[in-house]
Amino acid sequence: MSAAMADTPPGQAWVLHVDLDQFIAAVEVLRRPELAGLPVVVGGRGDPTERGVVSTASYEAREFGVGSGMPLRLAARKIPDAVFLPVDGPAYDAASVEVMDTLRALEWGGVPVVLEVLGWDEAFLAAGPGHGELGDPREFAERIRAEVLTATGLHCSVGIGDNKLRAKIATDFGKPRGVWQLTEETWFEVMGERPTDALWGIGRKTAKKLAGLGIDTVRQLADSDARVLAAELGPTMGPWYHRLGRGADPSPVDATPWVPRAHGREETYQEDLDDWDRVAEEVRALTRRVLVDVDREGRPAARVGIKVRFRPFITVSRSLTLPQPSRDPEVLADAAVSLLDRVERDRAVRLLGVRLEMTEPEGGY
DNA sequence: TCTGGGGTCCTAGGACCC
DNA sequence: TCTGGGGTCCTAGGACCC
Repeated sequence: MSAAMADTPPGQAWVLHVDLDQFIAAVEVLRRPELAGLPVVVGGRGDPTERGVVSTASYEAREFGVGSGMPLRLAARKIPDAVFLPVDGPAYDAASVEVMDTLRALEWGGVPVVLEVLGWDEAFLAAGPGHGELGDPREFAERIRAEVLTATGLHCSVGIGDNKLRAKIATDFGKPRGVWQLTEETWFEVMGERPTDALWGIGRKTAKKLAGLGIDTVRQLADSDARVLAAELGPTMGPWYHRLGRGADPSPVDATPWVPRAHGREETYQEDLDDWDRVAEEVRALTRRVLVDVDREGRPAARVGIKVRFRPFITVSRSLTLPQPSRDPEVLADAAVSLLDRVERDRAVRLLGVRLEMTEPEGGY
């Protein structure tokens, strides 16, 4: 048995994926119970006349065709009397900590679970090493749903798989407030005829490229020639897409705390900027804001990048490696501003971004 | 309809070195 | 005069996810 051929993680018979239902909207309803049952749209600064997009819509709002990523102005046209709320990151951070602490405290088979946090509202979970009898994973999944609800007042869905990929995809079938199981035995029955972009990691662009190769469904992807995919889509991505088609994923659930590689700040301006002195000022301000996060990590920045978006969709990025890693606000701001010299200045700026990549931690990632 | 903001990882091509 | 082959680092940009 070679590692390259493994479809499942060694030593983890079951992988569970926990995903909070409409997390951001649910947190808002939790602290404003009077909003229960109403169409709630969270996004931007909560003003649907501004530039901004929907972060999360409640299920009541989704009934009207409003969803994540939609411009707030369009959402307001679809549901003029929806409740629009600003994004409140700290509130979601706090709720997320509660959820993850609840999950981390669970035992399965007599030992603590292994928990891999994926973001605010998602986590993978597996039985810890040395566990005893696990029983029916569906029963454990229902226990998870009950415990999270009791501890936090939030509903979640749980996907069960024989690896992370299948557990993650299973969750979508269980939503909302449900449990779904997807394994090697049922993979093609459930996923075989679905489009390739139903897979986690294949988006619109890759689906289109695959369609150009005559690959439209998950089953066709699984049956395709891995060498052709490697030639067309790259030596790493090609074979990886081929594995996705089979539902294979040997990566284990890993509780190692996340070490950020980089931090960035972006801002879309309500009015486009055409004064380049002002643009330089904004780049300095953004750099100072990113530096707060970098300082918290305790590692200096090794690279500096900027992103400039013009109207409507032209985005350019520029970056440089610093001669010496640095946390000096002046040094970093000067470096970021210097990158503006490499950008054509013949249009008004709609969005600016500054990104600081940190040095590798001791011992690597 | 008109497109946020936080991230990660991969690829291609050029520069440079031996 | 015309020119290998391997390696690393840097930069720009693409794609994807939540």
